[in-house]
Amino acid sequence: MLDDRKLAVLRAIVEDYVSTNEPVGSKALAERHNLKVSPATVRNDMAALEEEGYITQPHTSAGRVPTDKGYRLFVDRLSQVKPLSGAERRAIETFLAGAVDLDDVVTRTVRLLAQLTRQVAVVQYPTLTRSTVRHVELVPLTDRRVMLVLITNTGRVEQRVVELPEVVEETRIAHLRAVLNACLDGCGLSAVPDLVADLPERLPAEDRPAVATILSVLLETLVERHDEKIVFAGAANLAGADFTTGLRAVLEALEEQVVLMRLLGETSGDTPSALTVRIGSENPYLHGTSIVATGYGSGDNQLARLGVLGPTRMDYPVTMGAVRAVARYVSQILAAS
Amino acid sequence: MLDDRKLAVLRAIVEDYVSTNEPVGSKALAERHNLKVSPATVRNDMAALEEEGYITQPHTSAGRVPTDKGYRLFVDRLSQVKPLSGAERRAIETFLAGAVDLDDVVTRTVRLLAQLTRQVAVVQYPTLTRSTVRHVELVPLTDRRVMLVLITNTGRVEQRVVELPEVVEETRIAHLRAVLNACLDGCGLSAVPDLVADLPERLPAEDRPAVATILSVLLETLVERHDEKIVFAGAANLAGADFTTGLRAVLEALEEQVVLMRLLGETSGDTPSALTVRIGSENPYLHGTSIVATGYGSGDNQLARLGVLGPTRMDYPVTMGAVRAVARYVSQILAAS
DNA sequence: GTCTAGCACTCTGTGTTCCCGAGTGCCAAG
DNA sequence: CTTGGCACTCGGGAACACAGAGTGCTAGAC
Repeated sequence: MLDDRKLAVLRAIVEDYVSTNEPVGSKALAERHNLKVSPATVRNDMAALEEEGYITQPHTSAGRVPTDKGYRLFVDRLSQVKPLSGAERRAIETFLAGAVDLDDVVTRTVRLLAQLTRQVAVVQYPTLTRSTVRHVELVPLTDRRVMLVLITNTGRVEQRVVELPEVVEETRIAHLRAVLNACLDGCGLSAVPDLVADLPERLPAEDRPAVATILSVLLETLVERHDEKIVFAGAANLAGADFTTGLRAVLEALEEQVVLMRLLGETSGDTPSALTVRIGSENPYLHGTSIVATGYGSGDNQLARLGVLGPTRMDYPVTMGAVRAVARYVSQILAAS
Repeated sequence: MLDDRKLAVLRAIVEDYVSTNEPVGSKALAERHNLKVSPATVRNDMAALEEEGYITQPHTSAGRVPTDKGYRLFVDRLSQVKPLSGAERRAIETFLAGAVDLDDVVTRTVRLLAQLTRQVAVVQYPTLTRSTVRHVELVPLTDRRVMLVLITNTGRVEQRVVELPEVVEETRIAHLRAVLNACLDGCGLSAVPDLVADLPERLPAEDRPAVATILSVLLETLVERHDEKIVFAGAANLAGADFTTGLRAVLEALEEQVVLMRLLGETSGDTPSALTVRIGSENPYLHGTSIVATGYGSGDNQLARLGVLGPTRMDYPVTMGAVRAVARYVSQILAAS
């Protein structure tokens, strides 16, 4: 049905349209890409492509524009991820290497990605699930309040103020801290609920109410903070682009953690580190935008996702190359720390 | 020079223009606001106001539009801050009360403010300067690495990974932690540099390289993280507005901490909690936008600033009311924790 | 002296018409 | 199957006219 030349025509249409932002006609096509055939022939092919739904014309007698289905075919079969230049690679490396803590890594990553792709970059904080407890700290604030600080091996720090049901002396707090650390140090976060289940029973009765309160906050922290936090950068890159769904809708989605989460997508079971591309109407909520995302994290333990959001009319090969490269470097950095 | 009626005309022009976004003419003015005079008289007053530079006309024979100078006069002398409704107050209270930690307070505040004003809200993290050390924690990561965690009384947590110049045993780390806490607990952050100055000398010579490294990171943290962090929300509210300087420039400024910092402005020495309003060209960098900001923090010790950024054509009384109210509530919350 | 009414003038924005050109689809010939 | 030719169709820009809103000015009223 679709012979090689028709595919070549589709590829040419996508490339031209992406770079010029104007419907591309048969004549210009035959000229720019040396297809060795006449415009008339190209027209026939275009008619076939349109018949199949890969391209469409905005109005009679305008050039053709790829449809979502056309972009999909282009991404799947007609293009290959474009590797970054050496200079870009070095820039990434030095820029990320300067990060001082996890927050900084994430912030730098998202900015880097935004600048590299000239789109909006989105980075999910590494999830806690597979990380392990490095340290638990209880800091007395007043006699009825302590601050619970949880430090993980990925360098993430969670903090919560706990209101105690009764006054607890500092020495007992200190003891509790020692017990907690003895119990949890080095354990995977997912194991924490089981490990602390019988903790109250192993302590003096008088401590139990306080311990129960602290533990409930601890568990809450594990569940709630799971992998909710997402940041973005590069909103300024949206200024030029035109979205069918409206700029406002895109900006709103960016500020809604939940929506952003859905857009970034779940790690696809078997190959979480594979690049995911969602084109236009394939997206939940935000039709008219495309998303290029991938998982990142050190090899075997996948941590979270990052990606780029932009207009459907984007340069997929370049964007995919940047996303993949950044994900790799960040994974390295995280593995090293 | 400017009698009462002329001022009333200016006020009416500002109010009408803000609500309609269209140049306002003499006839409509005389009708809507019952000025008890004819359009012709209004025209004379308008001519005077234009002469003085308070209003201008986009082109001959269009209505008048306030200039920056006009808005300035309006804000300073013709309007009064509009208090929030009871429902709004209650909404703020309950929404902010649910915050679990400092991050959460800031995040909730910025979203609240954005929603309330339908503009872009900007909140600076409470500065460390006047807060005190609650606890210093050293967590061994590997034998050459420790994580330094600094917890302040405002609930802020700073973390840094420190590379040690040599292997240090855990027991010595623990000892060092005890010394650090004994030395710093409860002290103002600004006093820290002095307090730790002679610390290396008071410890065994073998520990000194490690201590020096850790202290230098600690001091670095104090200086660098000072009050740099700023967050914003409500970028979606920019979608409709038109900025003379261009949407892109505004979005770029929002993502540049430094610029944002400058825009939010320094606390004006004597009355830091006063509302600051910068109108249009009074702004550094971002002409064509206005900023309503104020300091917040508990009474005597001023912590940081928050505010709202929007088009020059904004409803100042309402915006000022919202900013002031939110600042007060946040100050309360922070004082209580 | 201040306000008002009337009037001529000046624009902008909108709707209409017209035309050019890019691009198409189809057909017949190579 | 490809190509050249040809008639057809729209979109978009230029030219134009026109209504409407708003102004400035001047002369008269209070």
